[in-house]
Amino acid sequence: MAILTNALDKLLGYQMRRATAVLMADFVRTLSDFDMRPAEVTTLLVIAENPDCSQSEVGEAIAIKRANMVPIIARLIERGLVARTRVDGRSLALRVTPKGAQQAAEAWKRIAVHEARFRDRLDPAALDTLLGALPVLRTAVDDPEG
Amino acid sequence: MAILTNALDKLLGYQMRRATAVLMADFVRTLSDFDMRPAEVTTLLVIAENPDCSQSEVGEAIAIKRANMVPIIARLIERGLVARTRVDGRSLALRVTPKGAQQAAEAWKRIAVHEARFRDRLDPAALDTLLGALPVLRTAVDDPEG
DNA sequence: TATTGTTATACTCTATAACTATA
DNA sequence: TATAGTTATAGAGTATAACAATA
Repeated sequence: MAILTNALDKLLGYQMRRATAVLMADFVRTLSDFDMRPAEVTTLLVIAENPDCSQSEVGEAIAIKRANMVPIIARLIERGLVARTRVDGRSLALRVTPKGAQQAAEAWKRIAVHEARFRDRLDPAALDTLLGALPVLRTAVDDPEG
Repeated sequence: MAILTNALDKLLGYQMRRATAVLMADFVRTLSDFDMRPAEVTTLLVIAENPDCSQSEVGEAIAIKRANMVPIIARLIERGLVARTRVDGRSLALRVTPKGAQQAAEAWKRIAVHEARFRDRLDPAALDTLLGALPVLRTAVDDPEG
């Protein structure tokens, strides 16, 4: 099969998309025997870090809309990883259970291995530049997420 | 609403994902009155650049699986942007139509504006580092997409 | 009036397995 | 046997609109 030229390779947006796809595929592989989806892991870790936060606050922190948080939280509760208590008539305080804390610790271990796989490919200066530049890119658009 | 801490912010993978989401949302906005989805634009541009390429070759070039190329190509043909001629019993040669070439030119214009919005946020050295590092990240995993 | 959580729904992209017809 | 294209289907993430209950 012939190899085609692809002028898109010069584009920042395209390269970001392609690289992120590889990163995400590896992350999913990292979680393959863990029975958690990426969005669930992210949610669990933020709740672990912020006891008694609300569902909306978590969504805000990780850029997932309220409506889409509902099934994620539902699954975490169903699996006994998160518990919630009512704060007032409309707010719920979220906390990880002991089992959830254990799951979060295991998630961090796996994330460390996954991360190293990619960080090790870059020299330290390039990695620093990258980690500095990525948050800047997010500010390029007004109200980037919602 | 309280602002939560988020240790994930330190992670390369997480930052890539967040930044790419903003990039992609802006790209979709860029295409909002253009009636083309990102995957369709990508496909059209690669075909324009590689006349008489096959469907599999395009998929290989842009990391979209054969099965998922089918509806993309179908829609491009349906809209009169791409034509195909049979090469042999199992291969099809793809070409953009004049209308497709015009659409591709317009897509490039829009991409340039979208790209500039993000490139302008970075100093030239950081941008170079980024564009150098992203393809390297893709090589961190064996057979990253296939 | 604004906010929190919820339901329902649709869209985009991705993944796999299995089939056909050809080479 | 391997390849090109196809079909069918499922999963994950995201988006919007609208609603109830509450602040």
